[in-house]
Amino acid sequence: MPKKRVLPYIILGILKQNPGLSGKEITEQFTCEIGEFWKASHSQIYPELKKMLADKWIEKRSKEDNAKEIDYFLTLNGKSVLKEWIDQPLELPVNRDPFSLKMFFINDKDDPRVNELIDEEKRLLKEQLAHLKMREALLFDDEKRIQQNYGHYLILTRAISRIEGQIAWLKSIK
Amino acid sequence: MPKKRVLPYIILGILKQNPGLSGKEITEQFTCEIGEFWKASHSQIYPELKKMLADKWIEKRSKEDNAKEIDYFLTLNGKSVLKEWIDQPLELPVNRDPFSLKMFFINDKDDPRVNELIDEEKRLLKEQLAHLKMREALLFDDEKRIQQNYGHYLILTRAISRIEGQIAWLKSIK
DNA sequence: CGGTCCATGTAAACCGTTACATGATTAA
DNA sequence: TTAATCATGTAACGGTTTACATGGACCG
Repeated sequence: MPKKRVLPYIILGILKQNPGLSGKEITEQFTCEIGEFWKASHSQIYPELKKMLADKWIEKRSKEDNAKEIDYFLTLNGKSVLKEWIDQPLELPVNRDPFSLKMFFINDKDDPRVNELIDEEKRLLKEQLAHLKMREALLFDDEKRIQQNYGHYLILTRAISRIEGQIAWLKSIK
Repeated sequence: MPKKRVLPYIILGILKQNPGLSGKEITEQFTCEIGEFWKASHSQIYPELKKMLADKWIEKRSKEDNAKEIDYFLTLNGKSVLKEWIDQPLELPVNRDPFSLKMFFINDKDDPRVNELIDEEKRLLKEQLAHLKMREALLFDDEKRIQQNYGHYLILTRAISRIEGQIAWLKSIK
């Protein structure tokens, strides 16, 4: 049994919310919108798009004979494939967390590296928190936008809540 | 530049805390102790052990001519390699979270899948929370054990706090 | 023209999972 | 003794990252 594929479903989701994006624009989505939850580089995305074209999950419409810009759209088939994926049972991910790993291997409570790791992790989390709060202020400044992109709003507030919780925990142990 | 390797350092850490483990026993550590933070199957671990032997990070001492059980120990070199890795700058991991991904693609606040996803995620988190609390009760029932495995204690309480926070958030949005 | 940028594309190396294989020990 | 089990090992496949390549567009 092959490992579960996720990337094509993410691309389907991106294209459903933003019909007509190019490969480049899809790549940018991974750095900004869903970068907290998945990373993918263009060298993964372009071959994946070709495969999805071959499978008739998406179609392309090169507008104005411009050879460079290629715009992709979901097919009806692609829409149902996306629906099916969302309805598949959830699984909890493994949290590959370098902070926890390194801390795990320090036995002595008074090891100076304990506080070093805590400070470094706190700094990183605060950076990420600032970024997420900026996104929240930018994207969801009124109730209407929340209603129209409810899932996006939820996971953004969830990520913020998660990081705030982690920072609070880090503060609580010092 | 190759991608950062993590597995050998985890194995070093495991062997530092449990000198003389076999490949099988190292594999078991990944299912129970650090399974929240990293997964690795035996088919990854055995070749990695051979590579670490060749690099003189670990050494083996087959006791009693028993061909089956192979016990591994850190070399002095391996100890310093582990120290170096812990001192490397931290990086925040990408949280590959299926729940967030799927939720991201649901736009309508009243889509029934919103609550389905929330309920399913809540169930999974409660399962994991129960497991972690069991581990906590089992491993850290007195202050002395906490002092002697402080890092392990920290990351266990951190994971518990994280999951409790996520569950609380899930409850808060319904 | 000539050079640079840019969207797209390709190649190579490594990681991780799944499935299968081996050889010794144990159990019926 | 045969069968099952177990620790170890190997093979194949796909995913991900890094680096490099192409070919048109834009600008001097």
